[in-house]
Amino acid sequence: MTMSNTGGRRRPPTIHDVAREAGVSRGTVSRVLNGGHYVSPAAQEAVNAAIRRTGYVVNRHARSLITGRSDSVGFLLTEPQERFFEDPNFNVLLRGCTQALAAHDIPLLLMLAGTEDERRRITRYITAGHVDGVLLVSSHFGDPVAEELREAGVPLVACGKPIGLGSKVSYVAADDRDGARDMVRHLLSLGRRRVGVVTGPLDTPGGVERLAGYKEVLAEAGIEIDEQLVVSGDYSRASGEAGAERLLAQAPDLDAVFVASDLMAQGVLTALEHAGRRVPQDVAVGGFDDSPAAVAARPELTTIRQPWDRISAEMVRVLLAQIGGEDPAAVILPTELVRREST
Amino acid sequence: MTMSNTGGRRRPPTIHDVAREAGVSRGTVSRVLNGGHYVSPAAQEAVNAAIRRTGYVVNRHARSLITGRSDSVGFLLTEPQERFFEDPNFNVLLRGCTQALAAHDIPLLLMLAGTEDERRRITRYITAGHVDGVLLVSSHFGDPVAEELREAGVPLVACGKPIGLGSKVSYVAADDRDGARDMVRHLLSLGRRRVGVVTGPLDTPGGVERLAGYKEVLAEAGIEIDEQLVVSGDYSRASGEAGAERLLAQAPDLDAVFVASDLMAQGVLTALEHAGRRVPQDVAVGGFDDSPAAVAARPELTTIRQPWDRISAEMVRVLLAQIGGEDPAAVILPTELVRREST
DNA sequence: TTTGATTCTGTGAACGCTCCCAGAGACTGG
DNA sequence: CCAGTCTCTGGGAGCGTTCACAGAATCAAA
Repeated sequence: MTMSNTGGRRRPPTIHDVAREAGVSRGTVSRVLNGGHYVSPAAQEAVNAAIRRTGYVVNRHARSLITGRSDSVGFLLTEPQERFFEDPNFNVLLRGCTQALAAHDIPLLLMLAGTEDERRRITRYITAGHVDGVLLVSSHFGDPVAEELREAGVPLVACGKPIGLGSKVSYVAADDRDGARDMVRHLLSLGRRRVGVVTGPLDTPGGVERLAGYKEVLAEAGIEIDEQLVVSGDYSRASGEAGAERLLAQAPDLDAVFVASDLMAQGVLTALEHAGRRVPQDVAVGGFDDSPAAVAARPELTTIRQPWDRISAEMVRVLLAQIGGEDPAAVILPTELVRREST
Repeated sequence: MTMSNTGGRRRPPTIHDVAREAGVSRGTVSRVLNGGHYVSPAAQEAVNAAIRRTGYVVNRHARSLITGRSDSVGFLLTEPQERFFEDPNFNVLLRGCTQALAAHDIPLLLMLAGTEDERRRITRYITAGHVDGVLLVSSHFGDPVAEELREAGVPLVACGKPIGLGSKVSYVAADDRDGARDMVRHLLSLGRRRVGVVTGPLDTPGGVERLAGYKEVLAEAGIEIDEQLVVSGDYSRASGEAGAERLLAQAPDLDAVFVASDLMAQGVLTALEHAGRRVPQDVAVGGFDDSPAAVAARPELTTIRQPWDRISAEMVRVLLAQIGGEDPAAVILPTELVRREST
């Protein structure tokens, strides 16, 4: 049982208290706190004991004031807010990043920049140096916040390849194109030939790359691309439903759909159900993400798993490296086909 | 276009720079920054202009060092992690709190205390004063973190009535009991008489209160409580499915189920489908939460809407008040029945 | 022993801000 | 016209750290 704040809120112990308790100077305590170089074993031990006895915790504000670092990072979301809490992937990512940072004792600041006002406020906050770096979740073309941060020289790691920015910005992404290829190959292997696609927004890498994978595989299989079989959504459930309705109208003979997100795939299932098509007998449906939505769907979705746990871990690793002075880096991680009931 | 950090990362302007630029003293600038009391209009204007010209942003570390406040609050999750990203309610809550805090220019630190190690680390962090207060999302009985924080005198607002803690802790909650009453009355109004219930964990207020509402209404309607019609889940989808299977086995004649969460209700729908029962014709199903899961379900769920936007706003309001020195407070907010396809 | 490096320790300066106090000036009321 | 009160301003002190530097101790090599 360590001594603690019994009763009225007392002033917490400072580095002075520890130094006095250990019979050494502030400097020595500080050295112990920061790696223990140039400290004798005896002093080391005395200081550690004193820290335990006093219940000392470093005051990060004082430290930050002089080091200029804040020892915290921001998790910045510049998407419109609805997307955030509708898309299960964000949660997994957020959780993964929080945990990976916690291992380094670095708190995560959640930042939502939905409106123009918020954008300005947050940009100010970040460029003022209140976080050491930013994990960016936004892949839309020409994001003004991302651009500003990059210009200000703030360490930055994006989730997914940021289209608009120069090549000088780090990112971690799943191999979208390869995942799409796997899925379309899978659909073809089931004997389907009229394979439709509901893409993501074409100003996002996920939108572009997954469509590219789709086209590549069809081309390789000697199937001509029918533009009637290609529609775009915005990753939302509703847009998936609308997209499928358009597909059914333009190409009633379709026998499979590759959907660029599980959430949109849910919408596709709804539309198919309304149209009286059975899944997978009449139309096979393939999703993307392997989010909780995939298991929630009826029938459960065959989908492409994005390795979110690894993505978040890599984002944190790359960001910390960059904060430590390393150069930006891009990391591409492999995906995996998960077969369920919808194909 | 304000002046900014063009080119190499320059030292950001300090309050001294602003003072010099405005031709006043640090003290005056500081007063302007903190509400502008006892400052002449002329000085006020000069300082504001200087701030704009220099692009000055207050250094929060320096401020915190002297005020002892950190001007940040923690959003603490002590549930096992899976629940976090499976339950859509958390997202809405997290988003609402972040935005409500942003309006006060207060950053939110996301904290996950899943393991024992994390719990200890986070408790230290918080009690060391690195956040001014904590928004707590955990309603399980006897949460050790919550108890420690309460003892340490950290301002605290829980989401949902915390069962284990004394009455001295603030909380904001939807009126669980009343919501449950509405739903069960609704089911009875449809002519159903064999109404089952899948409760939440009985060490959570949501579990206890919603069951209580169910029992009250049945009693008022003169219907005897049949314990065969009562099973418990843990708010997860899987537990809903298992619960419904048990209900079907114990009381095959049931014609309605009140489920204490939408996610569990999804599981119930799955089980009913497997058992060949039609919803709502054979069995009416009522959920709770009005989460995205309610609209995702097939058929779409009739449910009880929890006013999450108001809950998060109230949590922030009460927490800030408490940080400002006010006494703890409890806030109960009304719910609303949302009728969809499942009843 | 002397020299020079190497390891270890203590101490004054910052870091950028708010708090406090003293004092100047502008009013009021007697 | 002076005392009393209010508004407004400037500047010293200090918050709890790290950093730079100087000095002490230790040891090996000359």
